[in-house]
Amino acid sequence: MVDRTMESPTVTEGPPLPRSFYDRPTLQVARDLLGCLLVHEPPGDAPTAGMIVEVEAYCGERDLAAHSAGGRRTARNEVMYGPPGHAYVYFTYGMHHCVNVVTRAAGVAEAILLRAALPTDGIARMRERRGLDESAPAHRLARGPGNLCRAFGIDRGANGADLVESALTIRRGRRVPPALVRRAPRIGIDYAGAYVSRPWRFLVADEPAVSARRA
DNA sequence: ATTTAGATCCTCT
DNA sequence: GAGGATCTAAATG
Repeated sequence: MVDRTMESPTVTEGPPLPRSFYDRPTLQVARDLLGCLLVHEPPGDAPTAGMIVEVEAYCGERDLAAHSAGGRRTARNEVMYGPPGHAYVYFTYGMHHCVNVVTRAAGVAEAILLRAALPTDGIARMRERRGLDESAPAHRLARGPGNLCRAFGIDRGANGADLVESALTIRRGRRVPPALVRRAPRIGIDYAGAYVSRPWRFLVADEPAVSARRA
């Protein structure tokens, strides 16, 4: 019997998702990421893990909200153009890191932003990184893309990391039934014209770890 | 409940 | 030089 009350790591919940998982239509991958387990095991640091509960799909060069919009290929978004199953990490607003999962074959610049997770392991370490005390509930620690990165200790050092085989992986977690999946427009992309209202944000209904604007 | 301002720096024009 | 796939606290209705 596993004792979860002491935050014992459950990082061994199955192997990382195979690369083929990421080499599928991006909206399908986005939906399927809900319920999966994000695991970070930095060398010499405590492992952390949590269940993904909110994501946003960014669908390639046609998507005016994506960093790859219009085919702008730069040093920053280079990883988006690479093979599937890698992490695209960028820094924004002078403060926050955001982590994405790259989908589709090399040359196709699509990715999924991880917006929120419900921490399951390493919760004490996440509180430390967030600068919060014991009173902070787990569901607040990785709510919002910037907070998620901070709680998990993800920064640009993880840019390009192979999610199939590195310190940063995604594993099979809990199956989220279709009735609990909500779709909504993406956050903070007012500049994206016709793409502003695309329902490419996926989240788990009634999940307190989901960021501010619920569906 | 909703709005506002401020922190703060990398990236691209 | 401008603006951004953000977050929080504080002010306001």
